[in-house]
Amino acid sequence: MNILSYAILGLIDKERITGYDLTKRFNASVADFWSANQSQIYPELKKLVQARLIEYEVVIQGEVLEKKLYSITAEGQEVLKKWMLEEDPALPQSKDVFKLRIYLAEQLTKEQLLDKLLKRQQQCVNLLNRYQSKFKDYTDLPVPPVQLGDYILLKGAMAQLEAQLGWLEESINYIETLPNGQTEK
Amino acid sequence: MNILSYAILGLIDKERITGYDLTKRFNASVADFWSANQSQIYPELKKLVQARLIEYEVVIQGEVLEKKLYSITAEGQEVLKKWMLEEDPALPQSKDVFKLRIYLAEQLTKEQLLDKLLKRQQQCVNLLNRYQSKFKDYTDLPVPPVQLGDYILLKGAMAQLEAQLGWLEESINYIETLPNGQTEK
DNA sequence: GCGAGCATGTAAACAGTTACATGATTCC
DNA sequence: GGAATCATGTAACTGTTTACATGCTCGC
Repeated sequence: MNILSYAILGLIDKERITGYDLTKRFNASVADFWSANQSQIYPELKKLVQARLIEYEVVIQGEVLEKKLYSITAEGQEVLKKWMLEEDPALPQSKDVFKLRIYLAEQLTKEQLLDKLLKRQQQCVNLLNRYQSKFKDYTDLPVPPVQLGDYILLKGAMAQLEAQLGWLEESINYIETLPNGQTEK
Repeated sequence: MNILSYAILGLIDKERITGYDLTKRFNASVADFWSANQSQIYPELKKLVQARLIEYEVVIQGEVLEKKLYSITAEGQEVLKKWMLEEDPALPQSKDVFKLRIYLAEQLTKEQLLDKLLKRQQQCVNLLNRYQSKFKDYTDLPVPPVQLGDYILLKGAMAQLEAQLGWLEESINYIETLPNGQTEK
């Protein structure tokens, strides 16, 4: 059982769902901390059915299109609850090409470096806007249990982006004070 | 050419280095935004030599131990500079088991959830302390070009951790106000 | 009727992790 | 002499991405 299979188990426990919607879910709400492609999800669902941790009901969409609505089994719920109580691993390290390039800043001129930072700033602003508009949907507090995690994590993602924006602002200011040629080797 | 090979190229350009030290470097200074195992680095070095982007000199350590000191070639420098100017990809998504479990918060009792958050808080404090002591080494500003990226990224990593700590604090307070049973499904 | 999106899957290639394997050096 | 660390590499496995492959449905 890899982590992905527990993620799938947890999402199916939230609601009965098809493989297709599960994939979309991974690339929407869960995207900030987990992701998976279709080509990973379908084989994983198959394995979980074989392990009797989930089961499915075939539902007819329209005239003939068969879709599989998955739900968690009692055994699946047990396995999930047990996994939830395991110790969390160390803080994850993300791989970030932008940061890698900043680390190699001496390869760039002052202008090229500033350009990179400004573009990242724009990316952060765009994502923060999306998160903020999603946040507006949480009007009635306290949020119900099934949405609690989503709500807390959304706040976390926004806090992270705001911090990154503050850092970018500060770094841009710092680099602008450097004389030309003081970034290159 | 995968990203790892550019990372290696950039690090070798900073200083002549052995595969062994390169590995350590990946798991120390670069760890916040890139990582690699020995078993990935050695084959990659071989490929880069074959592509004539790096070359090595055999140095004798002690009596007989041969170590390879790698340095970048002119062609390697060109390839690296070109890559540095490519467009950065979208904001990266890290995979974070802790956050995944928080998303599935309805599986946990209030106490279990708070316990998770408190443990993460401790992890953040520990890492922040390490970063802060590393930060103290930068006494004479402005930093020289080869250290500029390192310096800026260190500040970024600290800002991210501080933001995460703020979020954890806030989340713990929020959850504590919820009545028992208001986290579980 | 057509195009976007719904729906399920497989194959091949690539990236990354864990484990194995060997031997020298340095410091105590 | 022994232990930690320096130093280089390979093998097997797992995880992830990209591309392929097929067909239906819904709204215009």
